[in-house]
Amino acid sequence: MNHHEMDSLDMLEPLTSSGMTTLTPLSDGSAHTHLQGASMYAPSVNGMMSGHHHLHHHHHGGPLSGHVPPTHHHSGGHPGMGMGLQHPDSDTDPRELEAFAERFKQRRIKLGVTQADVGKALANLKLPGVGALSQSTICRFESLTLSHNNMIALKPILQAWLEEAEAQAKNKRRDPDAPSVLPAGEKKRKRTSIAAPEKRSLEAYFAVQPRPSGEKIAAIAEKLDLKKNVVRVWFCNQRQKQKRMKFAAQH
DNA sequence: ATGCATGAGAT
DNA sequence: TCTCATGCATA
Repeated sequence: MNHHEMDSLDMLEPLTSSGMTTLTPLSDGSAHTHLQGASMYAPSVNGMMSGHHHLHHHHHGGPLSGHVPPTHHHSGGHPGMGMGLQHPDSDTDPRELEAFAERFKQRRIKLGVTQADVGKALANLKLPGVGALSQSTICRFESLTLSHNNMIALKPILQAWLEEAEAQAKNKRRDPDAPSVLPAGEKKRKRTSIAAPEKRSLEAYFAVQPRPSGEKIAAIAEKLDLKKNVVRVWFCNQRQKQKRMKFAAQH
């Protein structure tokens, strides 16, 4: 019907081949709605990084990064599966993940804990290689908007937290929590806002070429009057989106 | 809840 | 330069 937004493509498109101790989940019925506001969060020290953080906010630090659990092979799904170790279909099964995510959210809410709280509390679990996570990640886990592998990696951790939290809730423990020193005062990161028209053009380009070359990205950037890096990142994020559980054709 | 961004590790 | 896990900032 209309595709004039791609006119420029003709030019640049040769189509190359190419703890909860500090965060006691509700203690007497006083539900906290949120607790953000601060500008600091727990350091992501996981004991496997360079072991240094400047004065700034260095996040990430893939504790659970990068590897696919060695457990998976789809052959039809046998219920018996008496391998002795690994049982694996149940942990990587999208359905199991989906079911867990839903149960998790429901119980989390029942406990009166926010997504942000869960993220911070994870550090208190002191599981090896597990630090705090952001509200974003918890939210994405619950809504299955993470990659399949990411879901699998996070599941056991969140499951551990949930069990611990419910156990403590049962005990009605109260602890003199520790003070939280909030350094504060850091330069804020700015978020570029791509306008709707530009966004549509990008989507049009993406449809024909999800992975444009560096030069093509530069050309697109100039046409849309956006920084090259902004365009590059946009494509990267777009590709990641395609891989998320919700959209991936896995269920 | 989601858009744009960062950075370590893989290619 | 990309992928992937993750998060600040914002709608």
